[in-house]
Amino acid sequence: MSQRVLDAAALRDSNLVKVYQAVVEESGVTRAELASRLKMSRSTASSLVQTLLDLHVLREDGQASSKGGRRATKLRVSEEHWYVLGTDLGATHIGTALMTLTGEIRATRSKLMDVRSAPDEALQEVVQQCAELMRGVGIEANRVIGLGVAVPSPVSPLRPGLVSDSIMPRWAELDVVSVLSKELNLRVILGNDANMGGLAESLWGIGQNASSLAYIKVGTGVGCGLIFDGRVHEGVWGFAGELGHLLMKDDDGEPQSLNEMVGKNPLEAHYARLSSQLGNGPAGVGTKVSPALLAQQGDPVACAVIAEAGRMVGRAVTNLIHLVNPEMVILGGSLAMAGDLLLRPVQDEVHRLCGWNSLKGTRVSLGQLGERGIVAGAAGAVLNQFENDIRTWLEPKTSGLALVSGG
Amino acid sequence: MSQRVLDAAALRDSNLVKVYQAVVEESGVTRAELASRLKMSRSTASSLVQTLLDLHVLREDGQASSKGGRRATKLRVSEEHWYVLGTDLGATHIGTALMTLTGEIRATRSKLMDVRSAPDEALQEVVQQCAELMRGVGIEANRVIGLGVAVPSPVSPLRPGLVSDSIMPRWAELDVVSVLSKELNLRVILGNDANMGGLAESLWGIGQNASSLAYIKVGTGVGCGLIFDGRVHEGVWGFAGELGHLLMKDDDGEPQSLNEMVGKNPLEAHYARLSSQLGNGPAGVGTKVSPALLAQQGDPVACAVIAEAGRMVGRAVTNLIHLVNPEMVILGGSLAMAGDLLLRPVQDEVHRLCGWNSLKGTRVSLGQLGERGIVAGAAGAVLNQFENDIRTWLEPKTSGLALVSGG
DNA sequence: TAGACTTTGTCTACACTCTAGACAAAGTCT
DNA sequence: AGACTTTGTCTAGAGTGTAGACAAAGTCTA
Repeated sequence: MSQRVLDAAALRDSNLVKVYQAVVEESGVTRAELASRLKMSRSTASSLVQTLLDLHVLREDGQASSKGGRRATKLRVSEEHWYVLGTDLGATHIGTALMTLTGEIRATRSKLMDVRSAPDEALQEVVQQCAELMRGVGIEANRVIGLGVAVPSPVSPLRPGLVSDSIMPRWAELDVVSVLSKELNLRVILGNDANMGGLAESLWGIGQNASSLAYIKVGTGVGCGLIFDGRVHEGVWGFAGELGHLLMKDDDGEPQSLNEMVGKNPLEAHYARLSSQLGNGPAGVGTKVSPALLAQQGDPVACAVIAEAGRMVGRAVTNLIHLVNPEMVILGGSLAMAGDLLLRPVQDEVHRLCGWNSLKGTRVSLGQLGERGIVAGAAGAVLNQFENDIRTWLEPKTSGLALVSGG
Repeated sequence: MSQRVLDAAALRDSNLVKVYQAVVEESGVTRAELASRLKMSRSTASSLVQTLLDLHVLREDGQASSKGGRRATKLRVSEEHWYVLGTDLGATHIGTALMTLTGEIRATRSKLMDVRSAPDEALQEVVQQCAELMRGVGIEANRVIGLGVAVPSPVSPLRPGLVSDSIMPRWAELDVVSVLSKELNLRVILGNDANMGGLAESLWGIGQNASSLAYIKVGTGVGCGLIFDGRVHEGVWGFAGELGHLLMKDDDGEPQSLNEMVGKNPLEAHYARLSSQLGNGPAGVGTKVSPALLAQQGDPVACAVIAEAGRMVGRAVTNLIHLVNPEMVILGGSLAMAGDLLLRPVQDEVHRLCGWNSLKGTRVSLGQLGERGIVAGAAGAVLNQFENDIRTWLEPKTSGLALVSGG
């Protein structure tokens, strides 16, 4: 439980991190501003900044305008030396992005494939996408600080390298982290996709200023990532945020889970049923086009289906708000493509059902990052750990891989 | 967001805390063991321990048996010098306890009164109970490190001194923390009662070894305290864990909250209804004795009522487990006096409804501390903050009060 | 019982960190 | 042009933890 005692070196490491984070928070600060904000002497600020410059995680960027004296040098996070990779290992596709320390995506790769039933090919594809991306920008593996992998399954902190066997049976006992880290000679972090989507919105999206948020991913199923103070809340076994299993209905007899009501399949079934009831087959019958898209094109049946789903999600979100009281709730996943058609019913239901007046004011918004959120978040999970121990992370440049817990 | 940089003094403070916590965790450790466990030199261990001895938070306690050489001196948290106070400001009574740093209650005071409608008298009663307790053991205020106050209302971290106006209207705008800290010349921490009950179970009760837990307080209403890694999760506005407002039923029309189903009043109403249906009036009709007590005495109607309540709580707990995935769930509050009669239905329902096999194994138990849990937890909230910054907390012995955020 | 060995706790020289204050460089303002 | 301000670096100094030596206090074996 209790950590080891700190020595002078650890003190410096911890201060390096604080300076780095301050620059992340406010790009373009000067050494003098850092000194006053972090309450240290100007000499220390200079010294810490110099170390970070030598590590190539910061760079100088021109002069600030004078405040009545010598002009200060502006500091930014460097986007040229270090990179990070993020992979979205979805049920039916694999996508990877190469990202700078500042969160900008420099290049991407993507491929459709049956991930669930072919673990080995899937991992090989991940390796190939990563290798291509690294070659594409002409950098070697030792300029990439790590790879984050998002999977549509809980990831237990107790087994940080493995996918849960209950949702992807053929992946059981396959240690994704150790396979990938060996093949790529990179540090690898595995995590749930909704958690990583939430992390991305918290780092670079609409949740940037929120101290806590819940990210709801409505797609094949319903997942949810909880971010408290910039860190993912995983739960003891990685099952936190399993919104899809919330029990909603009780028209006497068995409760029904949210997944069984607003998941991809039940939604399409609902759409088909409503359409046939109306007699004439509207646009999307049998075509298996997603209700979200049809709704956006104005299909009234699809709109009704989405609205009903929104109400259900809203009710689940109400429960979520009462239990964890996040500063904001963000909607993502494929159903969020319906935009306001989904958002409004959720908001209305939350406002209607919240038991405390204050809670009615919980901000509910659409995500800003769209499809890219997941890969970005996967990379962000690596950045998050990197930022907490920069020097150690960067030190063993040649020695290579390390075992890292899930994100 | 980013904290201030650490200097040498802060480093030492942080290490003092780690040594103290290590002794809390394992009473009777020796300097040498501390050195090896916290990975510091024996000289540092000695020096840090000496400082803590001088501060009277640790004491030496005899010799350990030899391991083949000189016998080591055992170290324990001191129970004689410093004390802490905890108050339970319930709806109908006020109770206060004086506690040692080790969590032992040395003396208590208690009084029935209408807290809700008489804020000023209530606070005066708190002051008096605290003063009596301090006099009773012959110690002055400067030997008490602080007072924790538990209230049956959310406490917002944004307004750490105030009770929520929505549940106790007459307490609105009354700054409990500043009033009490001025009158008593103590540091005061205000917090929700379920949060503090959970903290107590986590520190000294059945949740001691759990990394995260949810404490469910079933009494007048249903509240819930979430403890992650030994810290209370309050939510942005202090509303986290509002289990009582979870929406349960949906026999078409409006959802109904848990409070409306298993709170004190609905439960007694349910009991009365069932009793009159059965014709002959059983033991407790009209007497307003709690169903929990009647059930324990074997009243079959009361048992049925409790079982039904347990199933409802179980359903709410299932939702809770899916959302935050705690290591264990602890049942407390007056309804928990029914013991297994309440516990079993909760466990059964959780096992029946959890969507993931792993989650079915979430431990659900009764609290170990009973009624004392709340006052103990209130004091524990103070200890928690104290332990995070011992030297600073103890330093301004004479200067006195400080403003502290809610716990 | 004597002597070798082990463990504990303290002490001292040392390396490292941040700080305070001096200093020069670079700019503004009158 | 001169006074003033701001920035960044440098140096001496105080405080921290460390390594290794040392004495104290045990155990174990011959």
